[in-house]
Amino acid sequence: MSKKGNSRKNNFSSETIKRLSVYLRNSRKLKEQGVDIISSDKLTELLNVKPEQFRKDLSYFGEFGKRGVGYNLERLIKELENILGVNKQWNIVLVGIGKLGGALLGFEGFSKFNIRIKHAFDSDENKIGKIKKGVNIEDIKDMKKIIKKSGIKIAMISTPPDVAQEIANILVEAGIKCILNFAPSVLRVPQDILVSNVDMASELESLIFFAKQDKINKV
Amino acid sequence: MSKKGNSRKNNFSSETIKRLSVYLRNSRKLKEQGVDIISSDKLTELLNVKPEQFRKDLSYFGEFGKRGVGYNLERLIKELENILGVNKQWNIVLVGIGKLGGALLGFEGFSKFNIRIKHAFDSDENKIGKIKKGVNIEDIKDMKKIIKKSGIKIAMISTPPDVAQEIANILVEAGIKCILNFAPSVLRVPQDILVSNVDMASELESLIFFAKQDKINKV
DNA sequence: ACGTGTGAACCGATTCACAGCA
DNA sequence: TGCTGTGAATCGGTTCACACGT
Repeated sequence: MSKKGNSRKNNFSSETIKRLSVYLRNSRKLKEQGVDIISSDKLTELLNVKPEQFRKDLSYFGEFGKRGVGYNLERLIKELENILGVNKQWNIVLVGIGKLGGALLGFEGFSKFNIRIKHAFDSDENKIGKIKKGVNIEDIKDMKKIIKKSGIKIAMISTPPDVAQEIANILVEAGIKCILNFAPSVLRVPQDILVSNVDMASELESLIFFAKQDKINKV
Repeated sequence: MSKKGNSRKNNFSSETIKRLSVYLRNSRKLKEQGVDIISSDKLTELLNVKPEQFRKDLSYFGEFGKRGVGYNLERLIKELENILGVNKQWNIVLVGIGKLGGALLGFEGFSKFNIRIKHAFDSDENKIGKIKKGVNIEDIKDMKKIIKKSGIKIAMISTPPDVAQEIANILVEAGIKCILNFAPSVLRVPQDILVSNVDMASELESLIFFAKQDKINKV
C-alpha cells in the first residue's frame, strides 16, 4: 500500500523523531538478544511508550509490520536507520573545549551512531593546536573558514553562556543548519536554523521543584 | 488578590517549570544590567516565549506584576527562586564518574543554582578514594547506606547504559525521589519516582534527521 | 484469530482576546 | 492608556477503537 518516495501526511513532531531513535536503540538490543520478530506490544513494554504511539510514529514513514504477526527486527532496524539517516556517517563540529566539551569529545555514544566530531574549536591559546581524543583543537578565529570549506551542517556549542550567541552567529554564517546547544542561554537564529537545547541546570532545577513538592505532600 | 498558601489551579506541566528556570536566569541577567521594571513583552522577546505564555506560567503561582506597569525584577527574582526552591541549598549525588560524570563534577552551572554534588560514586577501584573537584569518590557498594543516611532525594546517573537500571533500583531503595538520567537507556521506576532524561545521542540523531531533510528540500 | 495501520475522539498545552486594575 | 491576569477558543499530539490484511 505504501508508495515509495511519496510524502505521507507529515504532521509528526520532533518528539516522534526522538522516539524513533529510542526504538532503534531498543530494536538493536533485542536483535542482539536473538529476537527476530516482535509485536508493538512487546517492543514498547519497557520503553514508557504505548504500542499505538509506536505504530503511529512509524506510520508517518511507511508500513513496516505484518498484520497479525508483528515486526521483523532486521527490517525495522534498517528502516529506522534509513529514516533517521544514521546509515551514513555524519560529521559535526564542537565549539568550546572546557570540561563538558572535553567529555563530549570522548563520548563513545556518538561513534555508535555514526556521528563523528570532525573539528573542535576553542579560543584558549593553551588548548589550540593540542590533540584531544584524536581531534585537533583549532582556533575559533579560523572556524568560519574551516566549516565553510568542510560543508558540515551540524554543530554543538559547549561554551560559556555569555559567548554562545556570538558563536551561534558565526556558525550560521558558516553554513551550519542544526545546533545542539549545551550553553544555558537562549539562542536567536534565523528561522531556517534548528536549535536543540540541552540545559542541565534547568533540568535539575525542575527536579528540585518536584522534590520540594514531594516533601510538602508526603512528609 | 493572591492568598498565600492556597493552591491555585495547578494544571501546569513540567515545561512550565523549565520555563520558570529560564525566566529566572534571564531576570537575573537583566537585573545585573540595571533594569528594575520590565513588561512581559520585553522580558520574553529574546526567549522564544510569547508574553502570554510567561504570564500564564506565573499565574499558576500568584500575581507578581502590576497592571499597566510590568514586573519589578527584584520581586520577580525572589518569587521565582521561592517557587523553584533554589533559595536554599540542594544536595545531590552523582553515580558514574566517567568522562561525562567528571565533567558534571566540575560544572559551575550547578553551584550558581545552589546545587551541590555531595557524594560521587563509582565502581572502579582506581577511582574510589580519589578526590575530584573537591568531591570524594566513594564505592558504589556503600551507596545505598550513605544516601539513606544523608537523606538526599536527587541523583544524577552518568554510568554506561547497561548498568543504569541496576543503579536506579539501588537509588530508589535508598530513598532517592528524582533522577536525572544521562545514560541512554529507559529506566523503569515506581510511579512516585520522577525521572528526567538527557539523551545526547538521541538529540543529535534527531538533528541529523532534520539536517537530512534540509538537504532534500533545499539543495 | 491476531496484530497492524489509521481516522476519529480526546485531552492537555498554547494562544487569543478581553476584563480588570494601576 | 498600558499591561497584567485569565477564561475561552484553538491547536497539536496522544489515545481510542476498529477496519484491514495475513
